[in-house]
Amino acid sequence: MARHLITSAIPYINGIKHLGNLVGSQLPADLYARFQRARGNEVLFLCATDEHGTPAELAAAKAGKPVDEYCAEMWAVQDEIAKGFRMSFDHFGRSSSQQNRDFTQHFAGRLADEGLIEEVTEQQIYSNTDGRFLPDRYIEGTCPNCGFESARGDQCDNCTKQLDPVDLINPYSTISGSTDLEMRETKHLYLRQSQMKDQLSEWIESKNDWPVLTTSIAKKWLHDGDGLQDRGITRDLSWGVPVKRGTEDWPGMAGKVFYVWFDAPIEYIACAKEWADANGKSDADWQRWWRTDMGAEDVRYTQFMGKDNIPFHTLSFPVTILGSGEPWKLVDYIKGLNYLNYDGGQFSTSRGRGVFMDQALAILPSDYWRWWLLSHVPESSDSEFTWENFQASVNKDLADVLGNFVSRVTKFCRSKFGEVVPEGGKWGEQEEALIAELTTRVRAYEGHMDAMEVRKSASELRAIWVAGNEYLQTAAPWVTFKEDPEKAAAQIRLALNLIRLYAVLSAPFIPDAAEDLMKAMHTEDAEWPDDISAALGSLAVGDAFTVPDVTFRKITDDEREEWQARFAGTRD
RNA sequence: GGCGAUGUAGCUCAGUUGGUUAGAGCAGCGGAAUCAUAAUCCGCGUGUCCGGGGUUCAAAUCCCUGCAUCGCCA
Repeated sequence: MARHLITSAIPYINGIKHLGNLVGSQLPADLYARFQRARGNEVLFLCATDEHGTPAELAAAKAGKPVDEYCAEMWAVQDEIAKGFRMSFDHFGRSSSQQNRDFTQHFAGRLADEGLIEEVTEQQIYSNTDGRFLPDRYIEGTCPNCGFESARGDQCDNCTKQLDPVDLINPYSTISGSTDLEMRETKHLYLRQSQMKDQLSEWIESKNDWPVLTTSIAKKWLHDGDGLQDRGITRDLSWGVPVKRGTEDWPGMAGKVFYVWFDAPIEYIACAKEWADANGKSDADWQRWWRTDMGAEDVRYTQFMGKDNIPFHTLSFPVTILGSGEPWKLVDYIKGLNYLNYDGGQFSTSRGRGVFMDQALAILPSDYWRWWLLSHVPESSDSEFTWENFQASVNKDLADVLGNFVSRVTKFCRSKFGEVVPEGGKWGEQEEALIAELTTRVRAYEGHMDAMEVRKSASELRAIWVAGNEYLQTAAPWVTFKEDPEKAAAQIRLALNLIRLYAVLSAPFIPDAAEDLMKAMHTEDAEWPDDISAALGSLAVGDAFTVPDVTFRKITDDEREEWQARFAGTRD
């Protein structure tokens, strides 16, 4: 039995995510986790919220709440939505957990011991009114180059010239609008990533089977310009993991916290401990997933993430892991995903453009979204959501091909034989041909799922559904019933078993519908069909079933038009 | 501005290390069937593979260049 550690990039705590965020990480990770479990493999699937940093502080202030309280509430909201989309996390953690604090401080201490941390004293802009240092993007002023009045601290959006915040004329804080700014000296820790450039490069070069997207982004950061840069890992903030060297205070760093990108990936490890702690398990239970000296040497670790997160996962986090000099599990495969666009543009939170996770669940069940999103996942390039395409796919694939198959089989059986698996007759050439085709297709499906070729998996699964309709069409039990009822009985017995088979195979994509079908067939046999012929004998003569309600309904043109208008975005 | 992609049938996309008449699903057209959610099944594609050069016996696939779209960065 293989062991799979699977993590999805952790969403930022601030606000509800849109469908692009969902399909870019959590959803394909969930598909993979469900598939591996269904094959009988051992899986630990983790996700969490990324809670630290300035945006969370500002959002909390805006909501008039203490930041920890705000985060706790938003975590609950995100947890609820993830459940709504049937994310099968073994644990949905929080980067603000005590466990993550401990690990983050531990890693910083180890990295310092290994000579990979440098203390740097630098000048930064401090806002007296806001009582905080301002990140570049929170400073605006007049561009010294072109005179544009809303140039950002890092770049002028008008003339595109790169700027340094100190060069801005009449700079002000975008948080408060205050112009009471001054330069202050402050000390920060830098992670000396450049020291490990060669080691990282060799590691990335060895990953021939990773998506090109993943390796090309990593290589760009490794070799672009002066090569991999050292990065600051601390900030002058209050909301974050306090800077410590292991369990000791860090001289000169009192009152500072680690920068989010440093502590967020460490949450993957901390989350495993949170999982163990929350479920009455021992340290050994999580360590066997993460420590190669404590049982994790046979674990296959797969990470899922959108392309914006690739640099941190291919470079920065590996520096933390490798640089610690301790036997932590390093990622084996990084499934990097592109972006999903919305109807010819980007999803936009500020403009209310596109469908957000809570809105999606309010208008249709999660399976409809899961199917469309997964079968159109942006694997090789950015992909596009349009309502026409969504309506067509849902109606054709789910309602017509799969849903109608279930409907025609169960209703025909009920009218001719009753709601019970009929007896008599036996399989002939048509049935053997179907089994041969299904065997080939199911093996291909498994291959694609193992390789995380999500679109190809969806396409193969659909072909498996279609095979059932093709069989019915040629077998034509409505004709054979008139001449040879026993033959029709054998045909329908097979078709009823196909429904159970489809439920098992489809569960990673559409878990709710799969469960409904299993219940309708009065079975709990969810064993993966290693032998198709045997699997089609699961429901035996005399077993009762219930004709299910409509498995998937169709989306009407009126609904499509209404949603199209509702989510187009109005504000600008 | 720098960098990275992407550009294949009306639409959404496949096309592995360059190699037989460039593929799938949807839409469209024609037919079969009538068990079923007006569902299903079968048949039908002469597409400047973005343009222009080049390498090669052979390029959608490699190189150069132009254009377009998108994204990222400081």
